Amino acid sequence: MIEDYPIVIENVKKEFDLLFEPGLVKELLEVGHLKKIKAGQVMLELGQRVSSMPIVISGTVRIFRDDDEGNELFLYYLNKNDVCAMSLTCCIKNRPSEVRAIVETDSDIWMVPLPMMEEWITKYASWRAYVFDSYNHRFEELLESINSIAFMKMDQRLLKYLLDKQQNSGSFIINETHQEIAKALNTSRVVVSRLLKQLEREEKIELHRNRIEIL
DNA sequence: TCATTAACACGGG
DNA sequence: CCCGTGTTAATGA
Repeated sequence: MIEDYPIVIENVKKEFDLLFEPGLVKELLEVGHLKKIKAGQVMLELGQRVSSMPIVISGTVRIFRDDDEGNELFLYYLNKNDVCAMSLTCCIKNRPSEVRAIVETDSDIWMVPLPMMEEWITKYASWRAYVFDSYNHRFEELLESINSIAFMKMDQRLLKYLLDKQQNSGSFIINETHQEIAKALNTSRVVVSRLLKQLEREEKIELHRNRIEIL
């Protein structure tokens, strides 16, 4: 359907070969399918039920926690080979999602239908390890996120937010408005503008309209 | 002390 | 003009 589809599938296979045993790779490729998601699209909505678990092949996904009053809080990134831990939970328990997943850069996602999951847990050691590692990794990310909320001042949180973004995108240019950053950190724009200005004075960043450059 | 809210001016696209 | 940005003043935790 898409011209570069076979090439992408070939890449998917290569990645999976590094992670999983051959039998599982075969099954993964057979039952799953590729989903291309554009930057800015929602991959998983709050309250949504999931029938497939998404494995990130390429691109970056951001996970947010929301409350019912329109507040949100950025939690962590998903990158290549990561799977959304929330989706795993949702699949196994058949419960609605507690988080929102937004695709940050154009991404290839491998969608795996849920009935296979539990079967693979007993069938394939590599799958078991992958799922456990994923939970483990997410747990650590969450602890780090809690750390930053509970113990760090807003100026440190902001700087960490910018550096995390730089690390995950590989780019020193951040295209985000102060308002968007404020929302992700669950604070006000005034504070973000003031602290960014401070960082600029410290020559850690350069400010432009709709753009922040990390030095 | 530091965050939030409201308000306002500036200026680039 | 619209919107993002920078700042201030008042209020609150």
